[in-house]
Amino acid sequence: MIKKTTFTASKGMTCIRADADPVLIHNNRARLIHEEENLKKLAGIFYLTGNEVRLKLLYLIFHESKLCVCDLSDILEMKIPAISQHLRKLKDLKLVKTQRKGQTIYYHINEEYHYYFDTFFNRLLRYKP
Amino acid sequence: MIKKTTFTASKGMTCIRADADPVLIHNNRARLIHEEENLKKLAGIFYLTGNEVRLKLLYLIFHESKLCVCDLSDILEMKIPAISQHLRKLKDLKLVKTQRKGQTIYYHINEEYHYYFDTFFNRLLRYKP
DNA sequence: TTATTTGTTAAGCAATTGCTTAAAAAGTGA
DNA sequence: TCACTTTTTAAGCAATTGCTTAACAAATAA
Repeated sequence: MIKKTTFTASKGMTCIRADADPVLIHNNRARLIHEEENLKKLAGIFYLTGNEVRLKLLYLIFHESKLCVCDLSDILEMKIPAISQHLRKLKDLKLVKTQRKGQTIYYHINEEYHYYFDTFFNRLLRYKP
Repeated sequence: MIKKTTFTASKGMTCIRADADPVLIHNNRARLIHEEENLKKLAGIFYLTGNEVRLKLLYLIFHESKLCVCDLSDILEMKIPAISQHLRKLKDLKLVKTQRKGQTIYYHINEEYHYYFDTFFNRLLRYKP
């Protein structure tokens, strides 16, 4: 039985049910701690791809190999700064990389993340249960 | 060449570069329109999993088959209402389902989405490039 | 130089998020 | 009935988001 007094450090524990399984609680806490960094990283990727505009940007860049800000702005019919700010977030997390050619800056998928986007766009996008 | 006057409907087109490929723009717009619904759905899932607390909730529920709000609150050391409100969002998008047993409400993964979470937690979570 | 084009950055903002506390709902059991 | 437990919901809020416009930076070319 888990009582309030058992874990005083956590303020939120108000449940005092008799059938709570302390081993289950403990094991799952350990599981979370063990995967903490991996979960953080995955959540970070999902956070970025959880925005429809950014997911479309990645989808387009993934399929065209490389696209410039202007192209993306034209395709999505959104203003350049809006696109640029989304791309910066993707670049901050290293999901994409850039290559300048004259005035034009081309964005492409960071090869390290190709596996993720292949999973997203080829394995999940059209999946029907 | 794409000029401002070519697509007056979109205010954001300020690029007038000579080497723009109108076919590329057109094809990718078509591609987006074709996958619009799938992309929206995927972005919706990613939006929810892009929050660290919600991703952990799903991770825990996925591995334990079913957990009640109290368990999750204990494991994550967060207050019940915070957990409950996250779970509601997951339930709104049907990523999870509930089953009441007395006072206790157990959450489990919606079988329709098992493929997604298997992909997330078994294929992507520990992936290193 | 000067003008032009592409892209980034900054500032401002309405809208949204995720927590908090308190109240309410729903079930259990004396 | 009443008290108690679990969960949901509501209201309030500080913080964050994603757009806008304007300014700035960098490369190109006259």
